[in-house]
Amino acid sequence: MNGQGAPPYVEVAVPLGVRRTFTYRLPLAIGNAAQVGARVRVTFGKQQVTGYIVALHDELDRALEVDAREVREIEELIDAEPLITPEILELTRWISDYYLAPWGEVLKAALPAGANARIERVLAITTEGRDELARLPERRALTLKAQLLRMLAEQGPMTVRQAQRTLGTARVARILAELERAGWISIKHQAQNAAARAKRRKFVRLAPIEEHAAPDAARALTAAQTRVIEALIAADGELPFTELTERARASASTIATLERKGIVKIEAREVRRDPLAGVELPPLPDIELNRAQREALDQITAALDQRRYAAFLLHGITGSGKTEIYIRAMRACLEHGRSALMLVPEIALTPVFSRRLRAHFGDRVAILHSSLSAGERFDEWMRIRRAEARVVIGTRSALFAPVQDLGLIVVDEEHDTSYRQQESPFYHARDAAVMRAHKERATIILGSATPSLESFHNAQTGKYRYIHLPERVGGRPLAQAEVIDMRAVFARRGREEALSDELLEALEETLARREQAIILLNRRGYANFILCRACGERIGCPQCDVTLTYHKRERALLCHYCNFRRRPPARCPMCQSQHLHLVGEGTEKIEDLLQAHFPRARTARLDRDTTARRRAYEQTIMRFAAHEIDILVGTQMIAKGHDFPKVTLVGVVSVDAGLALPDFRAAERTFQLITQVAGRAGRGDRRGRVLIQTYHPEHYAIRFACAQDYANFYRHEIEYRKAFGYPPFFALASLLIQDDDLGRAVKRAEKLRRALDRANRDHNCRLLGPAPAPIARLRGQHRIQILAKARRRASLRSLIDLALAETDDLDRVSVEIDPLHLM
DNA sequence: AGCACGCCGACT
DNA sequence: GTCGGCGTGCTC
Repeated sequence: MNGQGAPPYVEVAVPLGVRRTFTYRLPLAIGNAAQVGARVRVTFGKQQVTGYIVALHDELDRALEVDAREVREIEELIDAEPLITPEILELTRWISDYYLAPWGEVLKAALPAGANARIERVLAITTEGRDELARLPERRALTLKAQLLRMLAEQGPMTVRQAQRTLGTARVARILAELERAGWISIKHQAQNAAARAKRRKFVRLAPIEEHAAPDAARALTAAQTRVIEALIAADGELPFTELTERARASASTIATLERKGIVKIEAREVRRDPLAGVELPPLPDIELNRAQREALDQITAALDQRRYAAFLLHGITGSGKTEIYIRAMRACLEHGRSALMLVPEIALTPVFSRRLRAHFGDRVAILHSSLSAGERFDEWMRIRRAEARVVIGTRSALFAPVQDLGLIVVDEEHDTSYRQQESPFYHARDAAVMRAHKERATIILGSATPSLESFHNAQTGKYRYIHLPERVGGRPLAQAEVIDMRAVFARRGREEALSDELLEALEETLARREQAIILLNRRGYANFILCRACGERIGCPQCDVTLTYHKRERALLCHYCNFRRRPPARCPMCQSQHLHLVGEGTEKIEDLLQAHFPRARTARLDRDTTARRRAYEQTIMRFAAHEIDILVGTQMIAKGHDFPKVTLVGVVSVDAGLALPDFRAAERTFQLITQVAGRAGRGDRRGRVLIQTYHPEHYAIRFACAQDYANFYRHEIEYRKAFGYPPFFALASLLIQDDDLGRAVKRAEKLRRALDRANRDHNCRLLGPAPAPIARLRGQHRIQILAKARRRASLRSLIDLALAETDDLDRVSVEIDPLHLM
């Protein structure tokens, strides 16, 4: 221990593919300022990285297995106040352990993008450098080295990045080492918090009258200047700079002139970037809860009162009023003086809900999601960190919001797949949220109209408390679903058509009644692929094992995996034949077909192609809600959320493609999709119709989805999975090897497989499938999947741990353990 | 992730 | 004879 009593050693997690922490020594200059949860800059190997202090040590004890000589010093303490709270530190430690992810990477993912410090090299000229500069003859002053030295001498120290901006990237890189070796410049590493600054904004206000410079100032005003002053007076004397220029139709120089005259003052002030600024808040209806809702809420608030961990699965059909329960539970949580966190799959889909939260909780709401700018996100994050915001709504990564005194977590649409992070660090936000609630003695509500099988299973086994809301608010009837057997349609017509007579007739009726319809087809583009009738060639992606989808409006063939794009050929690339045939249909074609059938109806399309533009999704939804659109065609994104009272017809064009996917959850996904979209119909007074076109009317996922019969679907799905040995009776791990070289991919897979076999001797796990073989090529990467299952998750995890320790290939293998057996 | 160390093929 | 391929192992 040193004199101040500060532990001289710190344990640091680095955000790299290493699954251990490392011990560093605190230099005297930092002394006892270092705290757990602070970021540090350390030399790791040869590189400079941002690490995170995860523990302090008084001495190097033997358990650390480090030689004092090997311990390096911390280079820089980035935070005087730790950014990472003890709760988040503990949560990330658990995630790192549970999902076999490097702790440092999890910590990095837990901080808002703007707060992850970049390490920059800072250049400064030395005394020798100045001497050299003075010695340089004038005619040589234009060499690159001289330019850099002069710049540093005149402008002071700057980052390599800044120097490169002026002098060129490659050119600067070439001379740096040489200048340093000559001793003319110094290069120091420094952590830069660039993006994480508070936003400053310029405001203009009228100066008090006695400060006006000249008594005749008013006479000298130009027309533009007068407009500026009038605008300011109208706004009670103050406006943001940019808003003033707009309102007064004045330029910045006009305002500058007024400032010189002393008539206005310009000042920069810190402002909060508010993602909800300027939105209209909806009036708050005073909704009376029905009996089922009241009972559900009572159970939840009772758990909140106890301040102990409690988990609920809230299984409420669409329209049963789950949202109202969330809001009341949050309110109850706030009344206890605690904070609430709500996770949603995709915040763009909940603009209405975000506003409602704001209307309820005002400034105490913070919003976190990926399309916020780094600055906005950082501001919201800091408001949470400082406990100014006590209600947080956000997508997957909001799980890590540094919420103080967490009392309630709500995971809406808990079955949604976007809670699963698909890249390192791999984790499932819903399950990690359950763990967070557990650790922080909070109540958690998992809500869905179509619970995931694993959550329902957990509710059945008593791990979660089950609350069922089987009825719609106000006793409105559920839509009645009808299956249309497309084989019969084909037999009748003798040719293939995307839209059945039944669906066309139903559309006709709906339009005649001036009501609205939703048509779902979970495939974008115009045609599935292009087939050569002469030689059978299907035009595929050069990078992936899939066919290219034809997009008519863009006149392009697109790969939906890697976004590869090419122009549709006039002739077959293989045999030069002109007999190219468009096979299958996507949303684009359905839209065309509908326009042809119903030329007077107003149709619109909603899929990833039409919503690439920011806010396009919201605009279309608003137009549909205002009945400016009669028929809305779209992919699964139209199946979520939103009340459209005038929608009385939902058509599902083809659900069969989803059933054929090589995914053991294919039936579950199809069931969920149909159920979700069926919930869109008949929310008003009229009972809605749902027409489902399929070539497999006997499939249980379709049958039970039409009957809105979750319990029976669940039983069948369990049987099915049992037969294949899939969850929920087993924990399933998927190890994905990806490599751009096929031979290498196979080699690595074989090696990993051998390691698993060896490690498995006493683990009671079963490796599924034959010897490793490539399953697909996507984005140029050959993929090989190894599946392992076990009765207990823990044994599966330790097996993988052992195998990976043996191959040390973890950073190049993605591990996904089916998140079933939690805790 | 980077980077060094080390052991086998095609070249000045 | 050497340059360079990437397999393997390590980073406090």
